Amino acid sequence: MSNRRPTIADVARHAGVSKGAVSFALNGRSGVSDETRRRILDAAARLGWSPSHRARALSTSRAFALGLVVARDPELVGADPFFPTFIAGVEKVLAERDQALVLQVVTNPAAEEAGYLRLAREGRVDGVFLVDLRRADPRIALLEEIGLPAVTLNRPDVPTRFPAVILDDRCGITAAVRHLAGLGHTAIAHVCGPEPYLHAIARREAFADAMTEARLPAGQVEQGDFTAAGGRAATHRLLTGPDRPTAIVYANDLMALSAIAVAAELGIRVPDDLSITGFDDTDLAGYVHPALTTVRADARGWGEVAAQTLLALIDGQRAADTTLPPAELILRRSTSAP
Amino acid sequence: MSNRRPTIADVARHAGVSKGAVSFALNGRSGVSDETRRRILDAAARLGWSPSHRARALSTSRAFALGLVVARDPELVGADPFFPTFIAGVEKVLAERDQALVLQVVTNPAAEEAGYLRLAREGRVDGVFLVDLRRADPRIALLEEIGLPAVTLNRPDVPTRFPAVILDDRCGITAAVRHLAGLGHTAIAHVCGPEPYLHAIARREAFADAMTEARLPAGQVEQGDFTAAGGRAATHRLLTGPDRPTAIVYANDLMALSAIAVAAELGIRVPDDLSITGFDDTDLAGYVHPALTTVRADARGWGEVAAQTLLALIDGQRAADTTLPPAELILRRSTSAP
DNA sequence: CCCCTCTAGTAAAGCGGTTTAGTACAGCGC
DNA sequence: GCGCTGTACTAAACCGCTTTACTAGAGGGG
Repeated sequence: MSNRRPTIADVARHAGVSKGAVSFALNGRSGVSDETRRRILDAAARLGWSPSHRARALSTSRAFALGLVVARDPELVGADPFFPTFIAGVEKVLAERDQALVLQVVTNPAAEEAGYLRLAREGRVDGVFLVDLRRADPRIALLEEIGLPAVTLNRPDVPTRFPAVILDDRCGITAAVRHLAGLGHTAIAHVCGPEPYLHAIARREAFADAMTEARLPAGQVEQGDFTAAGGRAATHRLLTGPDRPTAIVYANDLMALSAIAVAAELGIRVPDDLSITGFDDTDLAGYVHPALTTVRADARGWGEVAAQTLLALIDGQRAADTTLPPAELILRRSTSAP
Repeated sequence: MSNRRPTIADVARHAGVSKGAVSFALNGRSGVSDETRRRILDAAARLGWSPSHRARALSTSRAFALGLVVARDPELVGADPFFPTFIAGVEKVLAERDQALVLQVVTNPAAEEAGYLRLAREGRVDGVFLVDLRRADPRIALLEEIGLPAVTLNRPDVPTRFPAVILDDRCGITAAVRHLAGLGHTAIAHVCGPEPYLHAIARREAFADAMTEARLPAGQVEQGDFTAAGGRAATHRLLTGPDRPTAIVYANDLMALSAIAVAAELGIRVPDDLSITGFDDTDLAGYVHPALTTVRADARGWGEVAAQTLLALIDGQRAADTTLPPAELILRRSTSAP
């Protein structure tokens, strides 16, 4: 009388059928009568059997898992609200399909490709999420070469057969600029994210385009890095430079939040002397003084759709690009007329 | 000429040995001569072979993966800096041992136990991290019953055989109270975390003990929930109540940060009229105005040691409790003499 | 020279599923 | 009665490793 887990053979014996029949019954395939199927499922339930994921994985050459590798600087890894929320959305889909998420967090960018290679080589996952796309992202070619299915968050700048799940960032920035221009601002600056990231570039371009559209002179653009320290430095340059803007559009909340402090130290009042907008709508954004006008994107929904798309792709369906509702501007108190 | 992945049989054929010999050579076991071992490893390298994780998992009944299930309210899931950082530490250890991390994020607390059960039933992981311990945490019994190895972050309040990785929170709070008392504060309040969490309780007790130790009257304690909204509400109650404290010790940064805004709205200056301390040392903490005095714990190191401990436990070593350097107070500008 | 032990290696049996090839039988048309 | 088709099911191969049981041969002791 051992208490090892029951196997398919135990179920077969109890139901008086072969292992194959149990497998068929379990997977809802034809070749077993309704009566027999019921008997088999009964026996399985009675024994508390559920198929061994490991055995299944070996015999079907599938991992039943999806991968996500996140590359982040150590100081930024905890500050970014996107990932946990995105992952929560992914999980919602995976849980009900008995799939798992294997996560890799690398703080060293060099380790990123190694991460994907490891996931692929070990056959840990059936597909991966490609986030934080960069200019001419080498991961696209890498994944196509090793034949690992992927979905991208937004469209890469290189041709690819991977489906994209698109959530338009740009129009959040556009809305912010329009909002500021509508308030009467003309000297509007932008603190962008680091160069290689496509979302940083997209936001910067959206800023430039919106300025043009509003018939305003091209605003100053300062380089940030999505960290509070970087946001502080960029803001300081803008506020102490020759042409002090009356409004600044930030590429994320963390930088915008740190700007409020810089302004306070310089005796510049927000929003009276300086309007500020963020991006992300972090939990804190609505609870600082003044509450931050910011752009909100549905990270959770993004995760859900990305997971569905990736699973469909792995199932062999020709997955098409999906477009989600665009990011929207949340008006709060950090913006006002100049 | 197929281009399927090479298997152990291919390597064996090329090296002119049996599959068993390859397995022995790979795993560094005795029974192969140095000469043969070299020949085998050569052949493996030439073929670009690495053992199939799936096959290994099935034949050894191991998953070569560790699990983490994070239960968080939707609004808090992105705001907590602890997890990503902790996970980065875990990964550092796992990567070099070819182990994976499977993550589950559940926003519904009821789904938490189901999460562990699923990981266990499907044999997805060999062990799990037990974080956010609660009073009389039911997960301990659950995991002991299903026989899934675990390590706990700090010690639970119920007896258990699972090793704990201990990082003393309390002394960070103690240091904060001492610091404030040393500055001359006597009316010090605490905004604690939600009831069931052991770390919230520990911080609250540390606060109470430190107040006693400083020979101060027991300070007011307001219930928070670790969110900005909760912090705001608690702070508002304290600052508009009958005995307005001159200093408030918060159980996390997010609540402390939102307090700065509440104070500003009420015309209370920080730190002149009100001193504030946080907990976590989030990226933003040093970049708000005034910069936040807070408590820093090494989440990354915690992750590393927790992973090492869990792997040792799974390997059958009797893993002992480990104690890490305690949390330390980081002095900034949000505290001053009353 | 014989027996014993030790080393280096092989063959084959798992691990627990899926899947393919094959079989037994019923039903049907003629 | 015979061949044909379709259904329900079984036996066995297979996925790619690990591990056990066994063997051949070398070396050593007496």
